[in-house]
Amino acid sequence: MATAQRTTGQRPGGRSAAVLSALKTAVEELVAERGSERVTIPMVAERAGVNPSSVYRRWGDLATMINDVATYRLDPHRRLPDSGDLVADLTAWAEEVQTHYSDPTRAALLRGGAASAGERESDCLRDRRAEAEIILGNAARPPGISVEDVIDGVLAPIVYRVIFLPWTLDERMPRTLVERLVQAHGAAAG
Amino acid sequence: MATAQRTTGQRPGGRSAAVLSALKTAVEELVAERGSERVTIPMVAERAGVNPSSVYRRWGDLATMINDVATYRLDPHRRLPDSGDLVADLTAWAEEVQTHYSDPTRAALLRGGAASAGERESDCLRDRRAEAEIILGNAARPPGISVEDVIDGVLAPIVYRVIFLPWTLDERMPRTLVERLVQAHGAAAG
DNA sequence: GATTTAAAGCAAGGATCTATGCGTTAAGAT
DNA sequence: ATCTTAACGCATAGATCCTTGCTTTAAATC
Repeated sequence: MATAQRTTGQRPGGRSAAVLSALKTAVEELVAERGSERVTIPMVAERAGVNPSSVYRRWGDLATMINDVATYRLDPHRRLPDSGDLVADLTAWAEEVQTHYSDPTRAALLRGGAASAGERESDCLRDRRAEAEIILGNAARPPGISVEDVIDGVLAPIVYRVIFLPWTLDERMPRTLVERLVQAHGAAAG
Repeated sequence: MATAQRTTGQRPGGRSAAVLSALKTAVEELVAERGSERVTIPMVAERAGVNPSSVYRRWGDLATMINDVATYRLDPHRRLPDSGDLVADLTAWAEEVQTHYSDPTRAALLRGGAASAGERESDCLRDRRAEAEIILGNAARPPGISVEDVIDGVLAPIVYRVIFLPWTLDERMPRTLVERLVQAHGAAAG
């Protein structure tokens, strides 16, 4: 019996959980309303009905907080599409991701995450990459498409538009992107 | 002779130009050093040797300032590749863009621009889109590739990596992306 | 060179924001 | 039920930050 992970005295239950939840909601709303650059910790605390000092102690600064909220928003433990058909699975996943970030609140959050990205420890999209990896792994015979290819060909265009051109998002895009990804590789590999 | 655009008394020369230049440099340095979220106007002003009130009057807030600096960094009047070969031109352009944003300073600036994007008036990459449009226009017989295709297939992956995964940038990527773009469309169009 | 006037500098105020010590609450353990 | 203490709330002090009226500098024009 290895010592449990529990460090003898966390306190994630009841009140703390409620505070955390209220803060996350407040961050999302305010970032969506004003943009990540015009939000302050006292603002978030007030909207959440929480004392600012709790925020300062938990996160230290707003960038850390926003990045934290942005990272764990799409439940990392949800079931991923796994029909056996790689194209169908990738398309379903891409549609799910695009739908998620089509919400202005989440788009704003992603922009906030982008602002503090650039270091290995703060990539709020790392879960998306892990998901792409799993879906590719589920494919019976991987057709020479790497995770990087999926990122470049599918995730990147969606994220680019979400951040810079959200009004150009089109629900048929995920399908088109996946088809092109497969086509480009099919043409190359024969 | 229609009345000149000049509104009788701008003052862009000499001192003002020097102040502007110093401020831009200061913004770039500080954003690269600390990230856009941890930079303040007084900081920028001090580094530039300029009075903070000048900054407040000119831009109002930091987000506007960063976005402004981020937008006009790659000279919009430079000569674009125009060899007659679309693939070569797109590749040269993509390499130029990637090289530009490979500089950590400019990457940080782009992240700052991303933070305040999402509205039509604040897309610091609009010049890149215009460039893609010109290059496509130069092609003798456009092979059914639209500007959106270039954005999705070439610019988006580069920008995605610059923002979130700068250490994965690879100098051969621009060429690969352009080749795949053409392949995907070639396969579809026959 | 003299005139006009954008734009920059200066300075002080009021308004946040950040940080911390201390008492209170309630989650987790016995 | 009781105990322990992590996490929260409160209050305050100190450090920015934003704004604005006034003065000074120097670019553009005559």
